[in-house]
Amino acid sequence: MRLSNSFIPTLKEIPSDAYIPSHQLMLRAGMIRPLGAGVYSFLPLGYRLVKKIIEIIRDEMDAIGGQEFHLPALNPLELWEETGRAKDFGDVLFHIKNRPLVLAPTHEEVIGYIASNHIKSYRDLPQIWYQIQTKFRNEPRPRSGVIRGRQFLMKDSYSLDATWEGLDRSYELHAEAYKKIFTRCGLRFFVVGASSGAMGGSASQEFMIESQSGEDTCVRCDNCGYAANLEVAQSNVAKPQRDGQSNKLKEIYTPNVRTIDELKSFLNVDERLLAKSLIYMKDKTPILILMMGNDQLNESKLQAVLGADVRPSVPEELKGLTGADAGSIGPVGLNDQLPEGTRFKIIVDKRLEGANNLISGANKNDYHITNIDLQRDVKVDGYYDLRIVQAGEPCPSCGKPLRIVNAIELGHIFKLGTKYAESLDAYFLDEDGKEQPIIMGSYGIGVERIMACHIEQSHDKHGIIWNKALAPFHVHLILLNANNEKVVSTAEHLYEKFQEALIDVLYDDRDDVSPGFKFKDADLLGMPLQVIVGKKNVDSGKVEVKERETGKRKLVELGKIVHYVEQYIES
RNA sequence: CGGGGUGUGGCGCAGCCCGGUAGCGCGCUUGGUUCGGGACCAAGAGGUCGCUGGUUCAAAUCCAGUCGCCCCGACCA
Repeated sequence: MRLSNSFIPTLKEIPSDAYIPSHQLMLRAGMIRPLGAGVYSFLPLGYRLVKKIIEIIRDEMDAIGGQEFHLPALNPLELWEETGRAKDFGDVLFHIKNRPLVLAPTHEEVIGYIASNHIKSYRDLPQIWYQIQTKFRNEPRPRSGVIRGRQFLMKDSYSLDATWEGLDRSYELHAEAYKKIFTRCGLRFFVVGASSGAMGGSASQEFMIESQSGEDTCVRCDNCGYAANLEVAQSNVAKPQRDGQSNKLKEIYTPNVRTIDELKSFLNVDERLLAKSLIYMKDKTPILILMMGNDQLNESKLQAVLGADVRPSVPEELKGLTGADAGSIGPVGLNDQLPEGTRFKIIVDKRLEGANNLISGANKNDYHITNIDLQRDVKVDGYYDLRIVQAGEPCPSCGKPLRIVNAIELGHIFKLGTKYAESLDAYFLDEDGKEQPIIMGSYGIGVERIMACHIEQSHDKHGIIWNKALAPFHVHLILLNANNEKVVSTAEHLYEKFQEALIDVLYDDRDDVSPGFKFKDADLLGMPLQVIVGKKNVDSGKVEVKERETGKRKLVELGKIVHYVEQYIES
């Protein structure tokens, strides 16, 4: 492609709205332009890249037996009401104003609808159906360029299986395909166990890259490779020892002590003796949660235990429920305030399991109770892992210190189970002639995130550094002296030769910009190789080759340059 | 949705506090000179200062409202 009549509007200056490197560079390299918040136009260079990424994804999806669909973005609202997700998505779902239609944010519903009409026998299964299409989500706050947009490209696939073992197989196939896809795209990624969230289902893993700009938080162990989303991450943090004997309960006067830190310094005791109380509500049932010391409650873990509809209590509720304000609440004598027949559910973080001689609130402002034995004094409804892992805590599998990092989610795989089949009436007859719901899995990849993440991981102060698989062009051919006939004819000749050799070449044949300008543009656009044709070397029958990644330059004889580039691409 | 910022030619910004003919750099057009790291000279084109209303003889500037965009948070299947 000739740069002289291409539309690749590069920018010298950084657009003021862009903060993260990938966003800045995608704008500067003329790949995208914003149209509204979270909505981007892909310009020719950017779209070329999109197509390359899609090609890689398609290749690997086809390799595991995936069949590509093209599905409507316009979905009947009714279909989304059947699965209950019109409500679950809430404001994130775009609604069409003048028809009862929604813009699909994902396609389980449509897939389930098609399956319910056509998959009638176990003989029709398994199936892997996928699509690479635009999805719409009314994100409350789009950000980071294309990383979180309101309209974005997603590869979504859906597995349909007759058995749970089949689902495991489909899930594994996707996990392997995803590793191949991200590896081919040259990304340094890691896989984490994740919460399946409101999507439902049993297992789920996320494919992440570490990045300061990431919206997810993950725990990683550099020693053994343990990695988990903070939502589900665990650590091998020490538990307090149970004392030999439990002392007698005693009320102590703690004026104006509200926080664990204040209590700790007021009493001058080890934080591990303190049990922090948190009050949550599920419907009308109050729930007391005990955490050790200043351990932070992980609400994702709490939701996994109690369901998604738990909420923190508001300060006004506390006094009526417990008789005290926040900071003075505890498990002993807790139900005294409540009317007959209602009582608190008490759940305790595992770290406190079996603990005794603990100090917690007395349900009376300015008082705490000491020597609490959870076994003796409290009717505990259950012990669960509820705490947020902190950086530096020991890895649960090898004991080395954990790191906590920000990460960008590139892909997510779910074992969905039968939820959608049941609500959409997608049943088949098994070998015994018995009706069974189709067992589904769902597997997504953010296409734009691949490009953004690659740039995040591969750029320098001059611009983007593409790897060979993603580079929109293999070679950036630079004509330096457009006024010199011999240089021009050499460059033109090379341009033809590259094309004949089916090498993707971007040819900077502009006659109205200076050499420096062309070099800057070439570094910004970041093709793996630059072939520089200038009069300095043409006279001796040579051209200069610069590798973008290393900046290494080399003189290559004219006659050998096509072969040289071919070899470079294949290596 | 809460907090903060911002809106002035295609891009990046100054001017606003203290009201009085709208400015700079880059880019763009024409001509000329240049040609290995974002060239130079000359002459040009291009702006209802986001929008609406108010105050004033006079508003980019002061006041009120409103919209867009960005950042932090909440949220994030």
